[in-house]
Amino acid sequence: MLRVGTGCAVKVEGTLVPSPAKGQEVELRAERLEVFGWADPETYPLQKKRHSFEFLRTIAHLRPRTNTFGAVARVRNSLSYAIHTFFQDRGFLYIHTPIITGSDCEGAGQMFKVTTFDLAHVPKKDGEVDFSQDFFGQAANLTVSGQLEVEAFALALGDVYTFGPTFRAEDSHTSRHLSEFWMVEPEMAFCDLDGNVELAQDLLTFVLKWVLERCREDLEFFDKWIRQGLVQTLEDVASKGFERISYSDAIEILSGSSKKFEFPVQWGADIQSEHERHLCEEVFKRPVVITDYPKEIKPFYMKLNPDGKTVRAMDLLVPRIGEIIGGSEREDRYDVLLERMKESGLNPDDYWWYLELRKYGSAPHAGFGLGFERLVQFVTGIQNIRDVIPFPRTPGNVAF
RNA sequence: UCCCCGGUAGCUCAGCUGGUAGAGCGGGUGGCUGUUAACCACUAGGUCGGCGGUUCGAGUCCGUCCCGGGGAGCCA
Repeated sequence: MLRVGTGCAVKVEGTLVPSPAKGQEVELRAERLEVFGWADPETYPLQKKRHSFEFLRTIAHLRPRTNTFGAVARVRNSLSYAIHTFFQDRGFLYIHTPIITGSDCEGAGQMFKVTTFDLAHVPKKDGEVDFSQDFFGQAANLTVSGQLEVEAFALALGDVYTFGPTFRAEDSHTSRHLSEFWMVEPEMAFCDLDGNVELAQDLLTFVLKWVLERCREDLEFFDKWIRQGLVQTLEDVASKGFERISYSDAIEILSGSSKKFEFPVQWGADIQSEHERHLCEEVFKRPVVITDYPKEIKPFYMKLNPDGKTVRAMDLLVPRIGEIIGGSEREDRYDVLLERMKESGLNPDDYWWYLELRKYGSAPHAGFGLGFERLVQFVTGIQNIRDVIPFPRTPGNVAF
């Protein structure tokens, strides 16, 4: 009758008394026990032992009951609170940018289509899909970034940020990519690249100190079971600051390195994952900010430097994860932006409103995007990004 | 999409050069116990990812597909 096992929901009343047992200070001397919900031990999948993360992903509705996922949820919550606190304390306005967007080529990867068409009978005109008959009267997608929209508010209100879900339909299978993830995107008017880099460092430092103080127990749990030395690493990053170098300097350092790379290092080519890790984990042994990349490997909206070859871009790399922040000072000159769009093969008509932000009362401004799940990964030491979001969406996986 | 590794009991895995499967944990039963992811005994669980092929015979070899993991690209 009283086979209360793992997974049961119970109500216990009794007296809290000092415990003679090891590893606990108090225990409850039960006087009354009520079972709200039984859990058949023969079929209940969670056991009082360690399960693999792969297995737990197949029972995503039950995994928050494990101590690891409970700790992740608490740290994730705390980081979210810390981010809002950081911006609110500095007078940034939280802007809710749209989830559904009409621009279909923001240059940040493949997009998910949004439609109410009966997929078995899609209206066509001259062989092409006729989106004028669709719900919005034009093609629509899930957003890949709130940046373009949040720029409009920065140029009206000063310092703003958005923090919401974003979507990428890339067929990527790695431990640091999701099809649906959350992104923090501040945007500041009258700010240049230096101010942008400074904000990124301040933000990261602030949230690390915040969780080190408020989630101490959970972080120590991760340090013990997930990644040894985690707390020390976080404390170092929060106190010792970051390294900042230009893309050109990075190429020079990498060229002079004795290490053999799979991909060649040369000015103009993108810095590969292996190069990023080398700089972060071996050369500097701390987070690195790389700035001023060649314009060819960066999006059209980044401000062109006077040299005409590089743009005012910044990437913030952290050990183990790689790129956690990507941002730039934006191109605020109408003519230059128009030219860069054409160079990139984009149709300026699709961005008419974005161009108008430069046509009327343009101002220098800058911002960046912080991948929230990558931050949670970095803070918790959890290996796979699928384990730091409640219900991960990846190619071939939308169960739950 | 490309490269590498894997898919054997509910979970975590073992199974040498081909001869129709094992352990620990979990479950059940009994015992023991101020227990802590306890201990002892007994016991029930498997179309060895799917399909096709080679062979007298395949978990083991070959082909193919599906799924998972690691890495790359893309990025956050």
